[in-house]
Amino acid sequence: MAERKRPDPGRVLALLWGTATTPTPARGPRPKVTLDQIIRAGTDLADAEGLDALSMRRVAERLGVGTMSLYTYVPGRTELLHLMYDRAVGPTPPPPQGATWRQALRHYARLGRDLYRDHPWTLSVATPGLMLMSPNSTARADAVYAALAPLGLSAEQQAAIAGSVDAYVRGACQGSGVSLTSAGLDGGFTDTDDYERWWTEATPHLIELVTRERFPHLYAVWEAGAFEDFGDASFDYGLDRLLDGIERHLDGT
Amino acid sequence: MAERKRPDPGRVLALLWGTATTPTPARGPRPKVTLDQIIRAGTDLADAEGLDALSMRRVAERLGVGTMSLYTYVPGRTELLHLMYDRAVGPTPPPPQGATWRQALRHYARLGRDLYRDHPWTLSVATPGLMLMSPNSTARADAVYAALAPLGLSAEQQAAIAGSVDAYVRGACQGSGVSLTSAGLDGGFTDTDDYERWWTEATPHLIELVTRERFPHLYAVWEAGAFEDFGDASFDYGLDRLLDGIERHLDGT
DNA sequence: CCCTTATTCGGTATGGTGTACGGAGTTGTT
DNA sequence: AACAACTCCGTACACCATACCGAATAAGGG
Repeated sequence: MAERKRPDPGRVLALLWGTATTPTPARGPRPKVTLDQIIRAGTDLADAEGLDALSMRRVAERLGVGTMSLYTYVPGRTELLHLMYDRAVGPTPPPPQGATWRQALRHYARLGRDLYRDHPWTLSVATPGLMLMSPNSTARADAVYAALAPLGLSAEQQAAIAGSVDAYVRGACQGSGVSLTSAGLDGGFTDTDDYERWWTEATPHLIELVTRERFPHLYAVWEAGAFEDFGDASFDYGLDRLLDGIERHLDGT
Repeated sequence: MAERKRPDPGRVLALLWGTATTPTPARGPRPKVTLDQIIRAGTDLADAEGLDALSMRRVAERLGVGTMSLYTYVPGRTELLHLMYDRAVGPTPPPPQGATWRQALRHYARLGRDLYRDHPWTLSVATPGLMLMSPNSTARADAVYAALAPLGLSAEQQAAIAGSVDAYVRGACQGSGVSLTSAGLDGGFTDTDDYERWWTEATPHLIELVTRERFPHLYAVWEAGAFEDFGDASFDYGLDRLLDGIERHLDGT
């Protein structure tokens, strides 16, 4: 976080939307890397070690390039994150032919969960506005609203429904064990090993603090091991209840 | 992100759970600040400028103390964040007398939203495990399960219900405009002004990219201004649908 | 063939970060 | 008065993003 850098929306948008496809063979020396390689290297790093580990130095090092050379291809770290995000979202496979709106929403919810599971750092990168900046994200949003269009709802209602499902998916992936460590949550851990070690050391202390006497209801659920994994079953449970509620509400109106 | 620091779970847990209440009048010079002041200063800073702005230097500066003095009271930045989080959660007011499980869950959901709205940085601090570390958070979780206890559900079902609602609340607050900037989302913006300026500059470009022809369904919803604010109404909509779905599911079983 | 010009590469410097270390100074106890 | 415990904090180190600018490179035009 150095000085201020006047950001240039046009530049990153051109990169994202491919308007910058340099057909010109250029004139200078041969580029040692491609934008694609940089994005991929960054993604690999973030996948493996989390967002904190993604520094320009390390990306450059991984590519065998000087740090500053990256700035030839990418305006800065932030913009690299945006590009990585768009690539991580990728193209959106359509729902099965003839799917109901509910099946379609479920389909897209699972795509979202796949994204957050495979690339936990996306949870920390995806600001509200990024949806409109990233072409792949925009396309996915359009697909969601396409699935809702036949219902003939108001724009507000469509936004409320899509927003609710999206909110659930994000929250479920972030709060759950989808990624204990590298979810970009600033727990302060850099390493999965660190995390494990911390907990094995902390557990004896916690056992004395979180007692059955003080927190009887929580303790009962904990004891039963119900916190072990917020897995697929839990994800589906909440999603289906939310969709149930939406369906019921639409029928009743 | 310096070298590795071997974390000491006992230390921060003692701070969090108040086991460290130094009854000893101590022997050295008078402390210039208290742990409480540090936590409060950090919270003020994070509230005003986001997590990125919360550096040990700036906290110390705000208190008129040398940077390293903070380490007398707090093991490190991470632990300070944990303490700030616990304080931000605070005590949990009980739901109204005689509230149904549904009313109680709604009550706790709104408490969560209040937390994330008033202190957006908590969204980035709250790791799954932190719930058990923070006494206030633990107490709140216990209250939630207390509300579910009369239903006689299995531990797994209770966890699925509580987890779903929590997931929705978190996702809704993070994805929404609850905090455009300082939600700790690493959008790369440090300032609300930056954010505004960026969008005013980016909008003309976006208008050319996100067209009605390419994204007809999304465009229709956007055009109607349905993205302007994911406000209270939207939050309540999704929450109520989720609770509807849970209620229906419990009745049907 | 050389020179111009566009372009990439990357070293250096600046100002930021967390925090390890150790010395200076202050206080209650002996 | 001496000691021990304690707080304060200056200095130092490793790391970070990135502004700036010169060096190296290659194509195009003469």
